[in-house]
Amino acid sequence: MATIYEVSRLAGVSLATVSRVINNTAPVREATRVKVEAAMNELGYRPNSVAQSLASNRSNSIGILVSELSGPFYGELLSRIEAEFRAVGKHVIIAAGHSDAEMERESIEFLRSRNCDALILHVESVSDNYLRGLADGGCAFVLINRYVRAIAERCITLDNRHGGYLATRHMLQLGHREIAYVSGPMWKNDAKERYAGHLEALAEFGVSENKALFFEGDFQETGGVRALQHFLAADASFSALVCANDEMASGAITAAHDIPLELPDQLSVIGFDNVNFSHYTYPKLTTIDYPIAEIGQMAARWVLKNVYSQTTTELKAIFEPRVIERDSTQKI
Amino acid sequence: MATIYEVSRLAGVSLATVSRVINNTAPVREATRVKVEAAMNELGYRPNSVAQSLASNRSNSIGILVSELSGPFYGELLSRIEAEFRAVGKHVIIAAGHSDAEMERESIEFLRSRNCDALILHVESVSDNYLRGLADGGCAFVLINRYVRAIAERCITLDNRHGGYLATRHMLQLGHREIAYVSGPMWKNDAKERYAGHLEALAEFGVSENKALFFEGDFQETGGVRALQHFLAADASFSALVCANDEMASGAITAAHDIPLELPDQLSVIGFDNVNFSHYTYPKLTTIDYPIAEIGQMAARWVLKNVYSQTTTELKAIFEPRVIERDSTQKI
DNA sequence: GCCTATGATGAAAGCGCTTTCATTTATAGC
DNA sequence: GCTATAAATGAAAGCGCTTTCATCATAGGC
Repeated sequence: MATIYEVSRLAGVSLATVSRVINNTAPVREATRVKVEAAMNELGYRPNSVAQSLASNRSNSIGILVSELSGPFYGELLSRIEAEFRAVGKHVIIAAGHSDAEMERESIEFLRSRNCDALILHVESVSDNYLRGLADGGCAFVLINRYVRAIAERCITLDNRHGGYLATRHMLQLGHREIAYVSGPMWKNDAKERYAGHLEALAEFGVSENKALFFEGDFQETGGVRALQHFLAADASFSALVCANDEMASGAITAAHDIPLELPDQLSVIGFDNVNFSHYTYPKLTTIDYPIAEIGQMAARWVLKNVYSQTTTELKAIFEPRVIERDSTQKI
Repeated sequence: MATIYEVSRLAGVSLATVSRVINNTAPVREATRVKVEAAMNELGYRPNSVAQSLASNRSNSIGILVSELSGPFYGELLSRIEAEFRAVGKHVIIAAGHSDAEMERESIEFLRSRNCDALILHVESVSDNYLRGLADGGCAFVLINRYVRAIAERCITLDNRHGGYLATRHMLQLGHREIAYVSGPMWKNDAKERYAGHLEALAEFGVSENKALFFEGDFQETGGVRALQHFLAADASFSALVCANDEMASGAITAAHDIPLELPDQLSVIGFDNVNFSHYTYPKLTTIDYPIAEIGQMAARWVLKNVYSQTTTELKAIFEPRVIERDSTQKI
C-alpha cells in the first residue's frame, strides 16, 4: 500500500500539501491539486485510517451497544444508524450487552478502549449513577430508549407511558371493559411506564383496576403463553388482552389457538413495538408503533451535531407512539 | 488519558518494558511486572488501541458485510460473530450491501479502508471474478453462503441443493404428488440450488415436473402472496406448496387464510431458513433449518485461524440443512 | 515599482504505541 | 571467581498521518 510520502514524492510536493488535498483542510492551488490527485490515482493510494486517527485524535468510529444483535427490534435500529454514518464516511462498531449490568459495563469499556468518538447506548441494566459518572468522565454518548434526568439532554426516548395509554384506550374505545394486561419485567423502566399508561387509560374510562387481570411476563414469547394460561387457569373473565410487547402478544395468540379461542371474536389482542414479524401472526396483530428506525436516525444526528459539529436538522428527544390497527382487535 | 510513557516513568522502567507486560510478548521479571501493573492501575491506564494498531499493523477489527442489518436472518449471524470475536478482544465493524453490486463493492472498499484485519462477506451481487481479484489482491476474507470454485478454501456454505431436496422429499413422503414450488429470484445462486434440489426429489419419486406449478418470487412476503394467487388464478391443482424461504411461505399462509383455505388440511406449506419468526405463523411453519449462527461461528474461526494464527477446532466448510417439522404440513 | 496583505507551500514535530538491536544483568558450569 | 550463555531491559527508530509555524510567492494599493 502506497503511503502519503510516496504520493508527495511522485507529485513533487510536500506531505502537508497532500494531506491538504485529501482533507480539503486548506486552500491548494488548482494545478497542485491536479498533480496530487494524479499521483494518488497512479499509486492507487488510500489514506491509512489508523494513522489518520492517531494523528488527528479522531477515529471516525461510533460504538453502538444494544441488548441483542438478533431479534427484530435492534436490526432496524442498527440498520438506520449504519446508513446515517456511512453516508458521511464514518463507521460503526457494534457490541451486545445482553441486558446484564456487568456485560453492559464491560461492553462500554470495550467500546471506549476502541477509541470510538462517540457511543450510542441502549442499556437496560446499568444504573443511572453509572451513566451519570460516564457523562461526567467526558465520554461522549447518547442514550436510547431510556430517560435519566441528570443527563436529559443525551436521552432519546419513546413516550412509553403514552403508548401504554393508547393500547388500553384502543380497547376501551372498542367497548372492552374487562382488559387483562401482560406486562414486561417491572424492573425495566419501559415495562413500568407502559403499565402506568394502561392504568391511566383505565382511570380515564372509569374502569377500576383488577389485580387478577395483571400478569408480569418476560417480554418473550413464552411470557405471553404463560400469561394466557395463567388467566384461564384462574378463571378470569376478560375480552381483551393488552401485551407490553409483540413477542408476548404473539405467544398469547399461539396459546389462544391451542385452547382454541377464536380471535378476535372471543378475545382481542394488542401488542407493542410493531416489530416486523407482527403481521405474520394470524390474525395480524394490532399493535403500537415504536418508531425505532427514526430514533436510531435521531441518535446518529445527535452524534453528528454534538461530536462532529455538523449542522443538522433540529434534534427531537421524545417520540410519539401510535396505534397500528390490524386484525387482532375488534368491537365487543 | 495516561500514556504508556507516563506509566513507564512512574514505574521507573522503559517504554519497551511496559509494552512487554501489556502484550505479554517477552519475559519480564516478576518484580518488574508488579511495579508496572501498579503504575498502570494508579494511572488508570488503558492502551490506545489506535496507536497499537498503527505500530503493530494490526487493527484487531474485522469487517462484516451483510445484505441487510435488519431482518431475522442476519441478526443471528452478527450476534454469533460478534460474540466469537469479542471473547478474544477483537471488534466488529458492520456494513450493509443491500444486494446491490455497486453498494457491495463500495462497502468492501469502505471496510478495507478501515484497515480491517479480515472481512467476512455475505455478498450476492458482486461477481465471482471480482471476488477472485480481491483474493489475489491479498485481501483476507471469507465468504459466507456462496461458493466460488477458484477460492473454495474461503467459502462456508449451506448445502442449499440438499435443503431443497429435503423440503420436497418431505412433502413426497407425506404422500403429496401435486407440489407447487415458489422459488426465489433465479439469478441468486441459492434460489437456483434449492430449485435444483426440488427437481431432484421429484425425479427420485418419479414425479414429472409441471411448469404450471412453478412461480418465481422475490424472497419477500409479498412474493408468497402473489405466488398463491397466481396458482389459484391459473386453476392449478396442488396439495402442497414448497417455498424457497420462510418469508414467502409466510406470505402464502397469509394469502391462504384470506381465501380461505384450511391449513394444513387443504394445503401443506413448507418454508426454508427457519428464521426466528417462523413459529409465529399459524399454523406454525414446517421449514428447513439454516444453521446460520453456526455458519457465523465457523466464519469467525476461519478468521481466527487464518488471519490471527490461532489454533482452533477443525474448520467445516459445508453445513447440512435439516427438516424442522411443525404444523403446516400434513399427510394427504 | 515598492510595500503589505493574503494565499500556497514546506519543514518538522508530534500522535502513542511496537519492535529491533544493543546492552546490561543474572545464571550456570567449571 | 571467571567465563559462556541466557534472560531482562533500554534506546531509538519507525508506523503513516495531521497540524503548527515559518517561509515563499502572488496580487493589489498607492
